Order: sequence, then structure tokens, then C-alpha cells
Amino acid sequence: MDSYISDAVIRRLPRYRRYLKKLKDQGIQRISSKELGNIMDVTASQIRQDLNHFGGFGQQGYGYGVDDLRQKLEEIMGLNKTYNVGVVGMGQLGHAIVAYLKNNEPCYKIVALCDNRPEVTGQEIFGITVQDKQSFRQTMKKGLDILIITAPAYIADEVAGDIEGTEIKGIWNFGHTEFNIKGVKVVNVHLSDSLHALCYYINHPD
Amino acid sequence: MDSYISDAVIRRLPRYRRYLKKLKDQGIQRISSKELGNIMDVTASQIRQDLNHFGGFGQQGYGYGVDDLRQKLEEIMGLNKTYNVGVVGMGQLGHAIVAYLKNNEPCYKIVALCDNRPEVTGQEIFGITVQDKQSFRQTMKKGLDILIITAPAYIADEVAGDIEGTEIKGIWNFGHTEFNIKGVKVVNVHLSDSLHALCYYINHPD
DNA sequence: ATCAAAATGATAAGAAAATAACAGATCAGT
DNA sequence: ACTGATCTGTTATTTTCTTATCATTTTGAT
Repeated sequence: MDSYISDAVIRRLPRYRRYLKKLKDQGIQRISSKELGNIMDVTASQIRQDLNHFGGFGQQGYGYGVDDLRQKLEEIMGLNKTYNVGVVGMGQLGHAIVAYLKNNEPCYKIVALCDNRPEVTGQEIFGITVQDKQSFRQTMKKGLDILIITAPAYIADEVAGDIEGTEIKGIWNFGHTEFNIKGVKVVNVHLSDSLHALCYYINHPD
Repeated sequence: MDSYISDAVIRRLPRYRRYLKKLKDQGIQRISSKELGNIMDVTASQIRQDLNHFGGFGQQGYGYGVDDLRQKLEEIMGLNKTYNVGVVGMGQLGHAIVAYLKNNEPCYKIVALCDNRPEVTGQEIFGITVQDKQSFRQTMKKGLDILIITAPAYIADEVAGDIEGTEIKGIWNFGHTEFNIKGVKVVNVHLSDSLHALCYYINHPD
């Protein structure tokens, strides 16, 4: 509908989806923006405003269909498609993420793993053989859509150098390197940032 | 200085700190808001505006002292103090987080671990014996400041019930439970939300 | 079939955040 | 010491985001 959607809106979409999933699990089939707002602790106005950027999914006098809206949101975010995902860095964090996605988000198909430590390379994790850097470099050229990077900076940098020219469209980055690759969208996750924010709030109660 | 500081500002503070740390490692001792803005890809105005909420840390004609400003930011966030931290859930994610904090953020002192799986309870991880729920419940009463929760919802809920009356001031929550405990600040980390946002951007290139 | 209650989508108003502008202070070079 | 360039802290302006309002539609009960 709208051409430009602000980041603030995009960041709220997954949250709407989470709540709608939970509502469905509870057997609730319809919900008004007012009720949903109460549950999520946001204003009804914001919910309606956010959704209407993408089209009118509700019905006057009725509200929104819980499952229908969830589905629409997934379409908007592109979660109805599937993505071939490669994971660079199979330490604890890499493991945790792969396990989570495998069990909870079927649209992300984990198809390749990379770790350059000799004791890890060659191992099978979740049925996938862990490749070393060299070998993974080849795999990257073969239809990978998303790269998840949890490896140390020096590995991340090397891998990044080989991204251009592949079909990789996005990087979910847990490391401290910052990427700037033409045509590739990067989302950096700086875990500890939110812990430090918590720390601030602890020290400045209101 | 100011009494109320918006969330938007708070969330940027850790990022400023990260960049200042990196600058220090590079041996850079002073920096102007303009330069820093270029590096961080934000406006100089925003940097000055953000910092001036807390006081005037710079000097006209000179700029900011890199290490001085970093230290000031750490004081503002409370990273100059130490916190006793308990971790509930020692799966892969719990491991990863503890390892990271141990190696990178000395202000968070990991003092207790909890996992209710029989094969994990009693194990020593990073020199700390993993407690079961019962035992951890007692530990919680003894000067824990922050709780990190990576455990499944049903464990998280039980633990949450025992928080009131302890000294716990904050929860860094990776689970899907939402807490609402009087006097306790909660920061929820929904990892996959940012992945879904990445997904949106991949599907809506501009 | 009618009517009050409920709810959306759209527009308007208000609040908040980001950016720009500028006076005053500092620095560096001559 | 003087001067131009630099840079902050603060105020003003602009832009963006959020919330409120309202006409219109649908529901559900009588």
C-alpha cells in the first residue's frame, strides 16, 4: 500500500505476529485493536495505523481475524517463503540459534554450517556437516539467501569478502564487525547493548 | 542533568561506548562530534544532543576526549559498578551469554547458575556449580542484582514467582514469558524479531 | 427490519525526536 | 597577541511518530 514504511513500524510487526500466534493457541479467533492494544500495552490507534500501511485487514464492527491477520503479517515480512540459510560460527551461540530456528521458524532452512576450528570442521550438527572456510566459500555461491554470522571478527571479515556476486541478500550479524556490501541488507545484533540499557534503568529508577 | 531521558537516547548509549572503545584501541585520543558522526553514520547534532542530556563532556574547539567520554558513558549506564548476576537456563544460549560476559564485560559478575535438567544440575560450568530450581531459589535471596533468563517458559514462570522480596532489580529475558514484577525492570530480547525484520527488508529493497 | 453498540480506516492534532543554526569558547598558526 | 578555523552547548526549526477524533460500516439483539 504505502511505499515507504518506517523502521519503527517494521520492528513492531514481529511482535504483533507473536501475540497473534499466542491468541490463536488460546483458541481466540477474532480480536479488536482495542483488546489487542490492552494485551500488548500499546494504543489501539497505533495498531490500526501500523496495519493500514499495508492495507485494510480488519472489518468495521468486527475487528481482525486472528489467524488471518497473522498470515497477512507473515506475508508482509516474507515469512511465507523459504530461505536458504548458512551459519558461520558454530560455537554455543551458533548452536543455540540453529536449534531455535529449526524448531520454531520453518521458513529459514539451515542448509550450510561453517566453522574453521579443526575440532569442529567435519562434524555433523543437526544432520549438516560443518565446512571449513575454503569449502564454505564454494557453498556460498550456490543459492544461499541469508548468512548468520556468529564467528569472531577475523573470520567474519574473510567471509564478507566473498559475499559480493553471490545471491546472499541479507546478513544477521552477531559479531562486532560492520559490513557494508552493496545490495546486501545487514541487521546487527549487539546482544550486550540491551543488557547495558537494563543496567541504566536499574540505576535510574523513576 | 535532565531528569527524563527517552528510550531512544538510552538505546544509543551502548553504541557510542562501543565506538569509543574501538577508537581508543586505535590509539585515537580525541574526536569531534562531526568525525564520530561520520564513523557511526549519525548526525553530529544527535551526538551532541544525546550527550548533553547528561552534561557537557566536550570542549569547544577541541571535541571530546575519547577515553574520558567512554568512562563518562559507563558511569551513566552504571557499568562502573559491579552486579551479581544469576543465569537461569544453561543451554547453548545460556553458555554463550555467560562466556561472552565473562570475557568482555567484567561489571557483570556471574555468581550463580540454574538448570533443572538432572544431567546438568551439579555440573561445574566456568567454575560455578549449576543449581537446581529449589537450591537456586535460596541463592536468589542472597544479593543477586540481575537475573538472565534463557530457560523455557514453565521454568521462567516458576522462578519469576520467587523474585518479589529479593534484591533483584532487573531481568534480561530471552524467553517468551512476559514478566510484570513491581520494582523490577525487564528487558526482553526477542532474537528472532530482528531476523524477521531482516526478512522484511530483503523482500522490500528500495 | 430496526437500532444501539462496536469497530475500522482515514484524517487531524499533538507530542516527540532529529536536525539545523548560531553564539561563544578554544585552538593553532603566524 | 591576533586571526581564522574548529567545535561545543543550546536554542530554534523541521520532520517524524504517536495519539485522538470522527464518519462509516458491521454486528447482534430485539
